[in-house]
Amino acid sequence: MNDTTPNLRRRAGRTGCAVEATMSVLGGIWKPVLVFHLLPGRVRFNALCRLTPNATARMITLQLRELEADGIIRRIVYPEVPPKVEYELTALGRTLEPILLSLREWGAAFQDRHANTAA
Amino acid sequence: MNDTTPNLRRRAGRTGCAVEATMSVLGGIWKPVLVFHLLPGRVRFNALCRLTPNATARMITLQLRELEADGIIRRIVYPEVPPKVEYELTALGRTLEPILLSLREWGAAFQDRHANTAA
DNA sequence: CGGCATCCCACCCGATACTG
DNA sequence: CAGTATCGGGTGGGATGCCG
Repeated sequence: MNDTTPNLRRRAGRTGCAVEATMSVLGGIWKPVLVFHLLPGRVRFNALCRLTPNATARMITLQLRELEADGIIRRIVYPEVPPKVEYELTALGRTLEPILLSLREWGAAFQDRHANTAA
Repeated sequence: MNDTTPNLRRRAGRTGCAVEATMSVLGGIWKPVLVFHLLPGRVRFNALCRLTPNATARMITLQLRELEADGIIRRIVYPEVPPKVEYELTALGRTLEPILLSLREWGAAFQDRHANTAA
């Protein structure tokens, strides 16, 4: 098996830090990005790949599986040819929205800052 | 050198996703936790270790160095014997506060949910 | 199209020992 | 106390190829 957040997953809660609990779900650089891209609605697998060019399809698959296992997203398979698979946020997943918006907002400001400061 | 977020760091911004930019700074499971524990004020190295028992001292050192390089935290060395080092958030680091609070809030709810549902 | 299996290398990270 | 240096195992994750 190939787990992105190996043995940390369920131990996080016990340390008393709720932040770790969140990170045990959103841990890994791609999960927040994937969830973020799912905020507007259902997205096809390939579209997610295009939206996340720095990650390989393999990684995206793995991360999506973990998010699914944690009840953050739902996987919708259309029994057609050619195959079509969409992903969408669950109700639980949608509760992450404020976090993702914060992340995007801060990231945008950080990018600006670096655009002005460094190269 | 030992970098936790190797070649992803500065590339993140260009992909057009601000969330990745944030993750290039907060990436790694321990960084959010460390920043979170620095919210109240200056904290000594050993105290951070105690607050983050799942991470080794080595990892904490490494992560702190990266956060320092990104301008999130400041390292304060007291020229005494025995040595004393404290860490505190920079102004930029303090702008992460809403994110951390969101993470904590969600994590707390998630822990509750799992306390009721599973196990 | 979507995704899994395999191979395989790089690198992460824990443990230990040492320094100022 | 607060690190750094080094070693070594384990594993994350990229590339490739095949299947439904």
